[in-house]
Amino acid sequence: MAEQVGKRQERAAATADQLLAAAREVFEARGYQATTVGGITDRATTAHGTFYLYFRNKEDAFAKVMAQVLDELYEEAEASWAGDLRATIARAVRGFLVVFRAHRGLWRCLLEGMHQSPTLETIWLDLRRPFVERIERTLVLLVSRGEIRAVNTRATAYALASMVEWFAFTHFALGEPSEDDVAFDEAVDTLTDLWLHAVYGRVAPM
Amino acid sequence: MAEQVGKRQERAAATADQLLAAAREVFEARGYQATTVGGITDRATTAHGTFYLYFRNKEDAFAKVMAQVLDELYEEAEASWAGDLRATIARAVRGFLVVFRAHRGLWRCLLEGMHQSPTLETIWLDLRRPFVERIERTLVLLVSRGEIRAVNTRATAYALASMVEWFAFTHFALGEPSEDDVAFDEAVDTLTDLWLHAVYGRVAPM
Amino acid sequence: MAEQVGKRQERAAATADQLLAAAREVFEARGYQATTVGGITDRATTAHGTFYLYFRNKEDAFAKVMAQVLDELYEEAEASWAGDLRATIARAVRGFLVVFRAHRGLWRCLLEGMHQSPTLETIWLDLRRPFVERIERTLVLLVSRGEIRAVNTRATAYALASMVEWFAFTHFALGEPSEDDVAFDEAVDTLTDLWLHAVYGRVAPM
Amino acid sequence: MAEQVGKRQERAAATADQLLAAAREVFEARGYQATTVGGITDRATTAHGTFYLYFRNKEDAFAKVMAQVLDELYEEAEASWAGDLRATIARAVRGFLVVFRAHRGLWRCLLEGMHQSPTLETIWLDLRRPFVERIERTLVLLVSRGEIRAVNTRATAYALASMVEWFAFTHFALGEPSEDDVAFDEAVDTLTDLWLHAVYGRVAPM
DNA sequence: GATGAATGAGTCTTCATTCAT
DNA sequence: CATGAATGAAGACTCATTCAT
Repeated sequence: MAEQVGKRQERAAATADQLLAAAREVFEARGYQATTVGGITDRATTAHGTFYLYFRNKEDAFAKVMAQVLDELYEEAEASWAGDLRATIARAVRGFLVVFRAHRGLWRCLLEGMHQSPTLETIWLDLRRPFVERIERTLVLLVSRGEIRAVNTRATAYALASMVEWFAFTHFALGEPSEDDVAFDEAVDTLTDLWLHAVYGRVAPM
Repeated sequence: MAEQVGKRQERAAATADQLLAAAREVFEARGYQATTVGGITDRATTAHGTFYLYFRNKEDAFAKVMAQVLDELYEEAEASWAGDLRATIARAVRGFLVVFRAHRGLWRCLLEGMHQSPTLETIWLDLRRPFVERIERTLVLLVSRGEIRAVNTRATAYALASMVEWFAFTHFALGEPSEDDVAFDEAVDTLTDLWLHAVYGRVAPM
Repeated sequence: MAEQVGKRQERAAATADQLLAAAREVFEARGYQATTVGGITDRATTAHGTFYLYFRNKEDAFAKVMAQVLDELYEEAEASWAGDLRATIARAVRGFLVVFRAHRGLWRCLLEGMHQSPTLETIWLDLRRPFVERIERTLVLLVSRGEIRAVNTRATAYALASMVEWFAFTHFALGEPSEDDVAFDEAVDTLTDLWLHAVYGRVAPM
Repeated sequence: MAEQVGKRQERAAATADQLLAAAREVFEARGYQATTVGGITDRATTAHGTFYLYFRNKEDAFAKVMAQVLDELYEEAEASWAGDLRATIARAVRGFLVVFRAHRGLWRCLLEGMHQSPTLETIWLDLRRPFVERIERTLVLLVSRGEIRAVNTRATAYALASMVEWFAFTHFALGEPSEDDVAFDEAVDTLTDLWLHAVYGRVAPM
């Protein structure tokens, strides 16, 4: 009996994995709106109804897919902020671009889904907030130490995050500028450079 | 005869205006996907079929709504780039934010629609490209004159445009950061400041 | 004043002609169901509403188009039935095929419209009936003279008419058999031959 | 488990039957164009969407209805072609008329649908071609044996098929000639007689 | 736990017809 | 006479969700 339950749970877990993987693939390939429950269950080779044993609805499925990706992202973000200034920023920028590039379909999907569902909007905002807050904390520290000029740390943090994020989106998801025009390393360098100068640069009084 | 035609044309123009205005309002309020032709004609108090007298379909209606807004934006963008450097950038940034804030619903709608229709994606890309190209031309000039360090002008132009654009979107359309936290002038100042330093700043060798 | 009325009438007649010609072309090219009032007025370069000054509706327009064609057909059919037997039949068959081939689009249209509107069904039945009746009268005469065997003249007349008519339809409108496989003269010869033997042939008792 | 599946499959099969029967009835009664999906599901007392579980669209539903009828027809056509000549032809003619009379609504529907959808045109052409080809093969044989005069076998086969087919259509579907004027057996006899003489008849030289 | 048949709400689009000008 | 803007009815098709087995 206990064995049976064990087997059942195993089977259930396997089904869950299949569905989650299928959902990820379909969302990635087709986008949020174009993804249908039927499409996911077809790919997972389960019955249509089985979907609802593991997800409340499409939104929920996507949220669970994104949770997976987030783990990867947070890991990447753990990268030390120690060491040379430029190198630190470059590492962070590169990390983000690498993850974004790897999952461009899903990011695009998230951006798309955000418009369709308040829940996904919240998910997205909650996902990026830690990154922005980390930037802000760093800025506060730098200002307090007098290492950089006084800036509106909140607005600055959001602006810098926006720069990297939206550049990544248009570049990788929309091909503007094309990857032919701007190589990956150039993108990292430019964003790093802009970030560095934006924060640390000194402008001669005019 | 001419009078008669005049009256009819007047009425037709009025209907067209009603529909366009209604479309604008509904798109603004509900977003792209949630907007239905029925919703628009209800608001315009015309028959359902009348919609198709003036638009080919929903996509076409949205494109025509955006064309209106674009005119405003281009006008705004005509603002002179002459004069003090910081003031020039500030003027451009402020102009963009003013228009964006005034039409946040529509911008959001455009960003949403972009995912649903290749046509709208093209519209959006075509809309922003002139701005990015203008930035790039300016950068090329500045570099050639030796006024700023050598940068990848293409990537830089896209990155700076992204910064302003996406900050505006999250700020005005999603309320992150909230308008309470960051006042309009602070936003303008911060974006201007970052832009200025990112481009003109000198970083002490580390 | 009288002059004005005259001019008006002239103009009206011209419009009527334009519309009728346009209707004929559009029906011929697109078929009954696919023809729209808008399509006809577009081709006639008149206003949409003008159509209803000259026709009650689509059905009526088609009926008027067919009336034109009928005149041609009846003229053709006037061809003398005098002279050599085989030549007479051949002349009739050829006449029919010539007219059908020249207006295959309209015939097809008629056959199609017949299913959509009882009026057109009646038109079509009324159009063919005189031909069938003529055949029948001839058969009655031949039987009474003992020139042919006793046949059910009514059924025979309809059967022979059907043979020619439906052969023409599938051949010219549907391409079965193709015009490559069966040349025009072969079609005439075969139908004539079958008609001749069907009526005049003697079968050895079996 | 097998039992459960069995029950579900049974129910599904029942639904399929209901829908197919309903489709047949509605097509038969209203014709192709006038038949709506809603009309079919109403008659089958299923939800609108259920229709699309079993058919791709209206065209597909009609094709499936016709497939049923075809089976009957082919069975009928299996009737032996052996034995007395006249009897053989009579059997074939009678078989065709019996099936046609039984499904006059559907045949009419097919003829109508043929004009609306290339697929249905193909279905119809494919359906009749075997019959025509069979006739042609027979004719080729008879000619080669010298039992009948040399004829264009292709054209003759199509002409004879047309005669029976179109007579049946106008007679049973349009009532011209009416069934009062021409009794069923008379129709069979006349068509048989015409066929026989058309092929085997000898005409005295004139 | 898994299945998959059934549901039915929701939208776009076409077009014949009318009527004020 | 001619115009053409406006009407609104009608129908096909999709898909998220439920529930009996």
